[in-house]
Amino acid sequence: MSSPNPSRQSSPPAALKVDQVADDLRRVVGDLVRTVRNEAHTPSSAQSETLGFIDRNGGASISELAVFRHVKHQSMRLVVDQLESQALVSRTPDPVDGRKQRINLTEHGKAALESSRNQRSRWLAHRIRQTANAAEVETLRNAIEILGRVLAAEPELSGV
Amino acid sequence: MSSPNPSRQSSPPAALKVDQVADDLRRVVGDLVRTVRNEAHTPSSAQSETLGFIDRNGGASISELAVFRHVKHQSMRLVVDQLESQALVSRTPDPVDGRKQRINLTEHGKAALESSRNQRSRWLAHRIRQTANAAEVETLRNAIEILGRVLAAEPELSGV
DNA sequence: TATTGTTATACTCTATAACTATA
DNA sequence: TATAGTTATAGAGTATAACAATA
Repeated sequence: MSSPNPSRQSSPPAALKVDQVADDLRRVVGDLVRTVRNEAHTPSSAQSETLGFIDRNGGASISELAVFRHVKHQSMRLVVDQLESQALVSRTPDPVDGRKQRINLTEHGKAALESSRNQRSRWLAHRIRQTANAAEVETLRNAIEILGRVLAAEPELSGV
Repeated sequence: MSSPNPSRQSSPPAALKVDQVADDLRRVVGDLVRTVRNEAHTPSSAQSETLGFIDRNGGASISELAVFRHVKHQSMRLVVDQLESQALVSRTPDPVDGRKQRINLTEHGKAALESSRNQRSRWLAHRIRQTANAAEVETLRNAIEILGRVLAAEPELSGV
């Protein structure tokens, strides 16, 4: 693992340690994302991420989905168009607000999303089994819980 | 990395636990990537990732960079063209092989890369300080080491 | 007037295909 | 023939700008 910018850590004031952890975390997470994407062979496209959003926020409108993913509603519309053309999502007119259309997963869309999720998780689980023992798995579990809290500090809806 | 390499599951219930950890890990990492990208305001584009590759593999050719990032050499060429037009990288003819051109970071490119890295890490460090205590930071540190080994099982060059 | 959604246009990143130059 | 690099073209994903319909 190359570290072109090794930060010194002689004495352990917690401040420097956190900087180092943040830097290492960013790097290892980047490695993980790219490795899983490449090896599990499921490119994390806008479409699959959007499927995840719709799964969690059923009945959301295009504008709402755009806010969730931090893209413009014009961009989100094109993605939803493509998902709809693949019969992965459906548009339903809002009975109350004539401007809105509610987006939902079709059965086909639910199956596709679950399949994509399982494929990536299975690959990662296999890798973890190969190289980590029970205690290390437990450490990962704790770290996941901590990271969840760190990220939850500001409310952000999660995707796939 | 540093630790020895103990492995192999012994207790049967651990199997299910690993599946759960893999699934949770994939999800929390997805959250982390999107949150850092959105909040730290530094979109992880092909250009910045490629800058990271070139930094670690100075003097690599376009074809080699393409292999590292798992893209076609035609695509990599366009990215390198853009980096060159911004004076972030330089092309130098290979003295031995007349077909090759060696790509290197310019001083400007090194500065830009470092700035981008620091911006994301600083944001993440701030977040960790807000929500995690010293023991939890230590857990994150251990998890990073474990993840590094899990990912190193198959040699993949790392990006930004 | 403000919001929702659409259409038009452009830029980035990626791919495939066909080409040139060098080994 | 095989490899390194370039050029041409296309699709996905994003943005901005201008527009119509509804609230």
